[in-house]
Amino acid sequence: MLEQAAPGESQKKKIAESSQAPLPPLQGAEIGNVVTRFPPEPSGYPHIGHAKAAIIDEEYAHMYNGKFILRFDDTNPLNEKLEYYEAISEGLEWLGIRPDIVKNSSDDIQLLHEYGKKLILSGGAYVCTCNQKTIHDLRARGLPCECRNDLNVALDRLKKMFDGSFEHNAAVIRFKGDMSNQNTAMRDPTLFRIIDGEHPKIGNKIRLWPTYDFAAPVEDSIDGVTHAMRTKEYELRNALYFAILDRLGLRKPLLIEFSRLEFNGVPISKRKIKPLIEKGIVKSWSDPRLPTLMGIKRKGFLPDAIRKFVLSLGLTLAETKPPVETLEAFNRKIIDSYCMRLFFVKDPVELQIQNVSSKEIILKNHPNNDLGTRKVPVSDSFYISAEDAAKLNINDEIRLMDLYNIKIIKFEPNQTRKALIAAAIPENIRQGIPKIQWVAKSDAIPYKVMITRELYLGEKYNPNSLEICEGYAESFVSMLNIDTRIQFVRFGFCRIDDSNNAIFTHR
RNA sequence: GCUCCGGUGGUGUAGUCCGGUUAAGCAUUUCGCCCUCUCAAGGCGACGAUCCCGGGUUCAAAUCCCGGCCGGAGCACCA
Repeated sequence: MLEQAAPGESQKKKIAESSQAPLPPLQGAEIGNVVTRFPPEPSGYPHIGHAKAAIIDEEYAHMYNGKFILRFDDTNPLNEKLEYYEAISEGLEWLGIRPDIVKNSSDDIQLLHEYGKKLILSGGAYVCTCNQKTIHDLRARGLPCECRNDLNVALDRLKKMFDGSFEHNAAVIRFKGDMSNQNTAMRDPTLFRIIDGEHPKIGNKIRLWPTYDFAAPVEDSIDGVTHAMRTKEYELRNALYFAILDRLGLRKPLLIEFSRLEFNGVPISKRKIKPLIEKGIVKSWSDPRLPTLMGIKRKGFLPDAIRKFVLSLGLTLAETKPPVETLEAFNRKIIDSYCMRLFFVKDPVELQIQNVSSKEIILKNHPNNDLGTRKVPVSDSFYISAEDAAKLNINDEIRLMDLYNIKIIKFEPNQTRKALIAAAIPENIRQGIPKIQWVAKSDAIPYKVMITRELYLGEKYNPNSLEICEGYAESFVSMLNIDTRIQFVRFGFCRIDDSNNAIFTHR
């Protein structure tokens, strides 16, 4: 007894040490025997909410040396599309999540049918031909309908369910639950319905499709899932989940719920995003303002930051909207060490230096780490940002970073700051002097940085959710590959979107 | 309306099951200092929570019990 307990304890310690993941231990989990699953419906593009679920599922499987299954819950041919299967797979791959098994619920459609039949045959379910409204009303009132009572009727209709005699939506298979149960999920929920539609994987041969309520528990059970995690809006269906497995005599996984992940001002539902895309307000599903994986990626976030962030949220039932700043902090710490520091000036203002000649200087790409250097040709003409120029007065001394100090002599035209004339000061860098970034006129390329903010302010679309900053960047920037992450000094971290555009990630 | 689930500093969480040994740990945010040719990162520090409220049990409650308030979810032939 003691000897058996000991290795378990040491294994637990190992887990605690090896994993930075602060996830709590899983109830009843044994090393090597944990199976988790991520069951998205391929009916849309994956978003941060999917990421949370998938990361937790995978993390636990990994933590216990178990298996992680990606199962497309494609039981409604009206919703599923091939491109979504792929988008989800790609999204997970980007997140660095590699499933041990990939499957579709629709792969098991025959088996699901068998279990459905079995349930009716054993009196655990029946075929209901009432119309939707009647079903709804009776459920609301907690009353049974005629269909539920006669097994012979059910058997007769069962045949018709399969031989195609019923029209689309003409009949459903219902669980024989408890019509007066407090938990409305138990009031004879629909388990199968007839849908005429082309399924992307199955075609139109199959018309009888299980609902989530039926497919999820059966699939989890036969897939060997030990710990089934889902978001907390399913909590009331737990009883149903277990009741179905009970009646079918199938093994029961452990169910664990956690809260959904959402951000303030960032709509996550298709319902809210689609109209924005249709109206052209948001260009595509990869718009950096969206919480889609494509959008988040485009904005410049790293999968690793997302993982750390998700794990920092923990498994809680409390509904909260964590601030995006936390995600940004994780991201910033990761990318800081390898982002080149480059110059970009927003709203450029010309700067003429009087007493200097042209030369080529060498700039370091990172202050602390060796990321190489670059050569920049400079003459006596520069651009600095209007924001910096606005703060300057005659006789002020500032430093052009990595170059030299200057003293402002006059504004051109007089008293406006449209252009500045300054003199270089033969003095070395000193502490306390303001330092600003610059772009040499001879090396400047027109450049734009897209800044995104939350799409919604309260319930209203935020018209300022997208700002384009125009200015000049040093020409070096144009040689960077798309997807490169950089820091524009004193501006913020950005991701190169194309040769003369970047997207602001965060400061 | 009915049922279920939540409620810890500005924010996200740990601790709550097995009540005391931390009257509350971590992260983030904000501010200050150090470092620094960035408004980044790093280092140090500070501010900040009567643990939703009111009762009760107990020598002792964030932790147990009761009531209330607030928030969310479910009540689909969607998942």
